[in-house]
Amino acid sequence: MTIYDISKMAGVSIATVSRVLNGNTNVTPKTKKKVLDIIEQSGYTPNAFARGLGLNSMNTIGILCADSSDLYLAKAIYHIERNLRAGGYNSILCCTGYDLENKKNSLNLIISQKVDSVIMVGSSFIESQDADNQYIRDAASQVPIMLLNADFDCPNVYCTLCDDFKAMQEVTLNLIDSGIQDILYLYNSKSYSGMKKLTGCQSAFLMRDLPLDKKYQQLFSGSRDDIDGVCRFLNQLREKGLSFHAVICAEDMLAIAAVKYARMNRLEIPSDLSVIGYNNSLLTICSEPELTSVDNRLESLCQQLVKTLIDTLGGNEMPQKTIFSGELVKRGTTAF
Amino acid sequence: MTIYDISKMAGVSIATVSRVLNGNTNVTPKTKKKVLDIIEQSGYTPNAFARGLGLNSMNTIGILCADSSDLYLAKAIYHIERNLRAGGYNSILCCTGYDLENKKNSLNLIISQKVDSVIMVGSSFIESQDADNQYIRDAASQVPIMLLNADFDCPNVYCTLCDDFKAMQEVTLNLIDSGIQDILYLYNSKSYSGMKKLTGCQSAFLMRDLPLDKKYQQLFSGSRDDIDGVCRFLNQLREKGLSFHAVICAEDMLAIAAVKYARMNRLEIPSDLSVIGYNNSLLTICSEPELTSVDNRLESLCQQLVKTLIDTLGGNEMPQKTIFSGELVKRGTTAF
DNA sequence: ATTGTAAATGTAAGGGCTTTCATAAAGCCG
DNA sequence: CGGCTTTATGAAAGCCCTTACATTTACAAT
Repeated sequence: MTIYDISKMAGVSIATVSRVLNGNTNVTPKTKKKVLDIIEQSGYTPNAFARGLGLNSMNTIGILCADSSDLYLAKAIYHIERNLRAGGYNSILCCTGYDLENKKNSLNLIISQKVDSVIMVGSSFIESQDADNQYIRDAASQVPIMLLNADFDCPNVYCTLCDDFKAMQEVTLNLIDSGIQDILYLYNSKSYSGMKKLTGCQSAFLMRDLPLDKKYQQLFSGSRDDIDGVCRFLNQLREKGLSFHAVICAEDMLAIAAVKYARMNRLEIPSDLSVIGYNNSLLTICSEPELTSVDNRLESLCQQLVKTLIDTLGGNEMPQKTIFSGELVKRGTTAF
Repeated sequence: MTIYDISKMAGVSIATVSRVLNGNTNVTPKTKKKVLDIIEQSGYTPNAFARGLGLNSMNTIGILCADSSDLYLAKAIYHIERNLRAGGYNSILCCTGYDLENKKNSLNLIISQKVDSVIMVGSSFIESQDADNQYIRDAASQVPIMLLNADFDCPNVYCTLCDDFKAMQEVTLNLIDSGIQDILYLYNSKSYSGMKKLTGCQSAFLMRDLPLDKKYQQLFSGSRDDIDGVCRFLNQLREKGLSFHAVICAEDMLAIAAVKYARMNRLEIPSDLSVIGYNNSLLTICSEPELTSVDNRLESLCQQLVKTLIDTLGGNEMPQKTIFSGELVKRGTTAF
C-alpha cells in the first residue's frame, strides 16, 4: 500500500495525498475529507523511510548516556523521551559506557543515523571545560547538541543544567552555620557537575573564612553502587585519623553508604554524623533516617531541554545556557 | 557526499560501492581496498534513509516499556540496548505509561516507524493470558514481537521470562519449612508475573497441606514508590487483626517499605518479621538489614531475548518461549 | 463576457540507496 | 587458443515519498 494506491482510490494525484498527509492548507476540505477517509479505511501508513528521504528527517532525536540503568540517568531519559514524544519526536537511545573512545564512536554512529539532534544526558560527557572535547564540536557542526547537566561553550551546543555550585554552597553553609566544621566531601566522579559541587563546598569555607583541607575532599574511585566498598573507604579514612561529623555526598547512593557506615560504627545520625545526598532520588526515602538531599530539578531540566531543542529545530534562536537552581530538601540525616 | 561521489572518485560504479559497503563478496580485493580507502579519506557515511528505503529496514528495534525510570525496567532496557547495539541494531525507545489505550497507540506508532521488531519490556503488557490483547496480535502480524517477563501464546510473539512461579514457590517453602506459616504476600500489580508469583506462593501452601487464606494475599493499589503509603497499608492490615510473621513482596521496593514498617513497629527482623523482596535489585543492599530477594536473571533474560530476536530476524526458526530459573538470594531479612 | 488573481491540483524531478539483469573480464580445460 | 564457466562490474529500474513548478479551476472585479 503506497501513496499511489491511495491517490488512485481517492481519484486525486499523489501530490494531493501528500499535502493532506502533511497538513498543507491548500486542499479543499472536500478533497481532504475524501483522502482521509480512504486512508482511514485502507489503514495506510506512509513509509517512514521514503518520508525521511524526502524530508531529510525522520523526526528522531538521539539520546546518548553513559549508563541508562543509573537511577538518575534513567529518570532523565524517561522525562526526555516523554517530552520529545509529546512534541512529535522519536528517541533513539544509545548507552556509551564511561569510556571516552566509546562515547566518540557512539556519537558518530548515532549521527550517521541521521537524527535531528543529539541529547547527551549526564555530566560525565564533559570532564573539563578546557579539554578539547573535539568530538562534541565536530558533532555540533552537523546537528544541534543538547547537554543535560553539563556546561560547554561551543556553537550549536545548548546546555541545560542545575547550579550545583550554588546548591552545594548552600548545603555547606547550612552545616557550618549549624556548628559543624569537619565536613567530608565525598564524590565519585570528576565530571563537570562533580567538580562544580566540590568547588561549591570550598566556596562556603572561604565565605566563612575557614581553611580548606584537601583531606576533606575524597574521591571514591570504585563504583558508586558498591556500598560496602564505600563503607570500607570511609572506615579507612577514619582509621587514618580523619575526623568528620558530616559527609556531603555527590550522589544519594554514596550517602546511603555513609548511613550504613554510621550504623556499622554505632554513630548516631544526625547527632554524631550528618549525611547529605544529592539528586533527591527515591533512595532518600529508602534510607533510615531519610536522607537530606539536594533536588536538582531533573524534571524541569528535561522539560526545558526538550523545549529548547524543539524550538531550535523550529528555527528559533534559543539561549545556549539555561540554569536552574537546586533546592535543599531537609530530612532526617541532618539537624539543621 | 553521496555514493555517486565515491563511485566517481574510485572510478567504479555505484553498484560496486554499494557492494563494498554491504560486504558483498563478489568484489576484487583490489577494488574493495580502493573504495574503502576513498570512503575513509572522504569521511563518507551512507544516507541512512536511502538505505532504509532500499533495504526496507534501518536495523532498528522498538523498545516499548511502561516506565523506563523504573529501576528494574531501566536495567532491562540498558541490557537490551547494549546487546542490540552489539548486534548492529539501534533502539528506539517509547515509554507508554500504564494506560492500555496509550500502549496500543504507542505500539502502532512505533511500528509505523518501520522498526524491524518490537520488544515489550515488562510483564505489565500482559494482564491476562486469555484477555484479547488483540493489539499485540495485530502487531505480531507485521513484525516479530518480543516479550520480556511475560507469556503470551501467539504466532510471531517470542517470550523470554523467568519462572516466577517456581521461584516464589521455593521462597514460600523455605519460609514454611523454617516454621513460619502466617505469611503475607504483598503485590502491587496484576501483571502477568505478579499473578504468577501469587500462584507460586499458593502452590507452596498446597504442597504442605496448609489452608489458603485470601486475607494473606494483599494487593497494594497505590504507587510502589510510595513507601509511606505501603507502610500505612501494612499498619492497617495489622490493626484489622491480621497477624503475619513474614512478608513476601512482589518487588524489592515493597520490601523496603516492609522493613520500614517493621522498624516503625519495633519488630525485629528477621526474628519478628521476615521480609523477602523480588528482583534482587540495588535496593536489596540499601536496606538494613540487607534484603533477601529473588534474582530473576534479568541480564541473562535480556541477552537471550536479543539473541532470539536477532536470530529470528536472520530467518532462523526460534523457540517461542525461553524460560530461566530464578535464584533465591538469602540475606539478612530472613532466618532460613 | 473578459481578464486577473488566488487557490487547488497535477506532473515530474529528485532524494540516495539496493539490486536485478546484462555485459565484460577472468580463469579453466583440453 | 577456442569455448566454457565463473566472477567482477556496470546500467538502470525500482523503493516511496516530497516539492518545485506547471497547469487548471474558481471566483472576483471590470
